[in-house]
Amino acid sequence: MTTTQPEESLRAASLRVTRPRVAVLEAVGTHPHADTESIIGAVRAGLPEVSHQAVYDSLRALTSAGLVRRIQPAGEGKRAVARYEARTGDNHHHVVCRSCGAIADVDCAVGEAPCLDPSESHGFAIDEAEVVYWGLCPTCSTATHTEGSS
Amino acid sequence: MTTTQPEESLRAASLRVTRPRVAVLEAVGTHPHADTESIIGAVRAGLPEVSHQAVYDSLRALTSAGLVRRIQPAGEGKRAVARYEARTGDNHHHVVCRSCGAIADVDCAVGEAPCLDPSESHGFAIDEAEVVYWGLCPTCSTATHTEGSS
DNA sequence: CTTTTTGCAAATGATTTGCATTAAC
DNA sequence: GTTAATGCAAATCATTTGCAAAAAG
Repeated sequence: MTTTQPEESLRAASLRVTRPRVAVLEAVGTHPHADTESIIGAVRAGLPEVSHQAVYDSLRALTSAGLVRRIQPAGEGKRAVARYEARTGDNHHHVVCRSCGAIADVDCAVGEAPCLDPSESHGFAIDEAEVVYWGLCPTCSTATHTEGSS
Repeated sequence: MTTTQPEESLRAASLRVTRPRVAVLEAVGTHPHADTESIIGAVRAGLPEVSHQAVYDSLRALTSAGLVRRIQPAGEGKRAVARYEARTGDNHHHVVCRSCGAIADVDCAVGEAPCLDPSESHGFAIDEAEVVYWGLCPTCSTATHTEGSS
C-alpha cells in the first residue's frame, strides 16, 4: 500500500507520527495550494475530532521540517491567508490571480534555478528564491471584460 | 521647491489631493519597505491628527493607483505585516531575512524583465512578476553561527 | 515512564467597516 | 454644491498562547 508514505516522511524528519500530522500531510498533498481552513476541512473529513490548533501546529511542524512549503500571497482587500503545498523538491513557482486568489504552478522560466543567484545579495545567505507572477486568471479576466456591457 | 512632487503624482493619478495622502506618499518614499505601523508614525510626525484608518485608506488608494507597491513577506511565526515601497517603475526584487524580516533591494538577476514571461501562464494575464529571495541577513547569519559556542 | 502533542477557550493584533462630518473639486 | 475622504470606535478573523489530559517513543 502507498498509505505508509506520509508516516515514513514523518519518521524521516524525526517527527512523532500522530494521527493529525499524517492527516494534515495527506491533505496538503491532496489539495495543492489549500489554505488552512480547507486543510482543516479535509482533515476532519477523515478525522472529525481534530482541533484547528492541532492542524496549525502540525502545519508549522511540517513546514519547519521542510515536508511542506508555506506560501503567502497578499490578498489585496482580504485578510492574508496562508496557503500550503507539498514540498516536491523542484524549484517551481506560482501564478496568482489578483482577483480571486487562484494559484497555478509554473516551471522556472529561465531553466534550472538561476534565481537562486541574485546579482547583489547584500551579504544575505540566500536559501530559496520565490517567484510570484501576478495577474488575472482566465475567469476573472473574462469577468472584467464583460462588466460594462449590457 | 520639490515639495510639490507628491501632489503632482496624486493629480496625475486622478486622486484627490488630501493632506493625509500627501503625507503617506512622502512617508513611503522616505522609508522604503516600511510597514503600516511605521508609516503611521512617520505621517503623524508632521500631521499628528491623522487616524490610522486614513493611512490605511490612503495606502490602499495609492496602491490601486500604482503610485505605491505593496509587498507582503510571510512572517513565519508572526502576523503577516504589509509593507510598502514607492513604485520606482523599475523591475527590482527583494531579499528577505527569514529571521528578522529585514528587506533589501536587488536588481533582476537575469537582465531586464524575463520573469514577466513564464513558460506556462495557464491562461493568466500576467502583469507583474515578484521575486523574493529568502535567506538570512548578515546579522542573523552571524548570530546563528555564534549560538552553541561557549 | 517521559516527553511531546492534542484539545479547549480565550487573547492577540493587523486590517476593515459604517456613518456623520469635513474638506476637495 | 456635490462628491469623496477623514475620523471615531467597534467588529472581524486568521493565528497564537497557556495549561491539563492523552498519546507516542
